[in-house]
Amino acid sequence: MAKQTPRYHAIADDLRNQIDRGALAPGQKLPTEEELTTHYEVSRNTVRLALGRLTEEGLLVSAQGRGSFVRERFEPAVWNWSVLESRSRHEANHDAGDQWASQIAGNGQTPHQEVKVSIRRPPADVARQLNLDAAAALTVVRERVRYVDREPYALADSYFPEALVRDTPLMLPEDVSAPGGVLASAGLVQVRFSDEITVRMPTRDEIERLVLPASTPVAVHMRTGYDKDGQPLRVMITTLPGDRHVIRYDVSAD
Amino acid sequence: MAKQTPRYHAIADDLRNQIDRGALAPGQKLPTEEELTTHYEVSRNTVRLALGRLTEEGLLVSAQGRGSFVRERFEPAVWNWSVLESRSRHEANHDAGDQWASQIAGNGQTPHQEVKVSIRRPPADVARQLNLDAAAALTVVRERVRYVDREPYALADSYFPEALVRDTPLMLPEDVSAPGGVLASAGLVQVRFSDEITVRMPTRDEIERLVLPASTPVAVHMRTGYDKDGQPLRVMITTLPGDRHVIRYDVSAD
DNA sequence: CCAGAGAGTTTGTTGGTACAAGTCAGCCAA
DNA sequence: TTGGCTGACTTGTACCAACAAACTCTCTGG
Repeated sequence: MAKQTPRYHAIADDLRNQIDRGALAPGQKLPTEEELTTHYEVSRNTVRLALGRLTEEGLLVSAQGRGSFVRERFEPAVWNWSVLESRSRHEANHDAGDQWASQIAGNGQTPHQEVKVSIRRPPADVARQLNLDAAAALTVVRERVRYVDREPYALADSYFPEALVRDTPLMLPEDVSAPGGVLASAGLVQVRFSDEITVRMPTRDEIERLVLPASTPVAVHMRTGYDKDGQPLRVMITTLPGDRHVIRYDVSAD
Repeated sequence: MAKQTPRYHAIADDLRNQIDRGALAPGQKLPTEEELTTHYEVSRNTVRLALGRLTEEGLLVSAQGRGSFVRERFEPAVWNWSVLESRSRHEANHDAGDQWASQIAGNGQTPHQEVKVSIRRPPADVARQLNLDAAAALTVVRERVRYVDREPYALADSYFPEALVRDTPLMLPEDVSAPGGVLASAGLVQVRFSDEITVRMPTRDEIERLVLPASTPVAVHMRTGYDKDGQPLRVMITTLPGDRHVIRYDVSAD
């Protein structure tokens, strides 16, 4: 009656306990697979299954030729999403312009982003949010990769209806930094947001662009902005690696 | 110069393409490992590595004795977190009481939750939010497992400072359903929330309680409620499986 | 007609081996 | 001293074999 749990589950549990207890500290090197085989008296195959399980749980990282290590977690950045861009103008109007960049800079870190602008048909979910015909309508897309201190931090893709932003600074490929945000530079005023946050595993593409460790989930934050008439102005889709982000909202009865 | 990519990567890529193209539809059974072995002319081990990779990405599920299947994604439930409990009283004052239960019921589904109430020392992060001394202070803890149509849906644990809710209905282990929410039943009024959302892989315990498929990340939603004097009243930690939830916020300039 | 045994199928677990491919320290030669 | 190289070490990939466990289906016996 004692044999239901596979050996590699038991080994994974044992190692997980050591990690939780702190007997194996973050950053510390684990015994080699060879040593674990003799310690637990199982085959290397079984050891690798146990290690794989812990890697899936995000507790380990391994490097060919060097060993396996207890994963180090870094302090996640907290970003308050309940602040309207139009409001933040007051604090951030001096130089940086971009709300994100100025908040990072104010934190003593160096922000940096690569921007790519293109015009193309929007994906189906974006088209729906913007009340556009996915098959016919065009959107101006600003794709950004955001870095903090040279480390990739998030992907932020914005979609604007092409008709709204034609011939505005928005279409310049530069890192637009107008006071009050890119939308204000196009003469558009957002008065309301609708945010939807989903959680999923990253695609292979996202893993590479964000240099994600194994089994790091991402939050996908989709913000749709509306003007005072309720017309959608833009959709911004931000992909946030789970190991380096906290999404914050403040809600109050006014 | 052609041999960098391991075989099992190539096999995984091929199968992933078939899934993306729709050649392998959701719910459809894959060829057996034996068949894949002969098709790709590799060992069963290598096939299993490829399948494991896709399982990690959340594209497959496998069942012993039956086969491997393209994972079916179910329609996630959208929950609007920007609504204050005190406000929602107007819509939900008739019978159900609990804001969550009434919203589910209004959606034509049957809500159900198991409640467990206990008194104990809070975890460190909760103590910090409540301005309590983690070593000394006590909290009343309401742990709930929420079900929709018999399917586990979320974990929701609430922590109240023991001094605030002593001798109130809150401490009853029943599924408290007072109009305006449990806090109102204790004479407490929340006027402000602070929410923090993090994303991570589930623990083994959460996997079992929520019956999570492999490689399903969770969103952890921590809501701290304050009264009009800025004193923290409670912390609610909700664990939301990524495959069945969309977190929504509406933000507007008042 | 139905329950249950049993055979067959399929994935899960565990053992083994061999070589490839990174990493690193130390040695040797210029 | 420095540069490069070798060799030891460690994880990654790939193969093979065998049995366990869970499921499906058929067929048989009551």
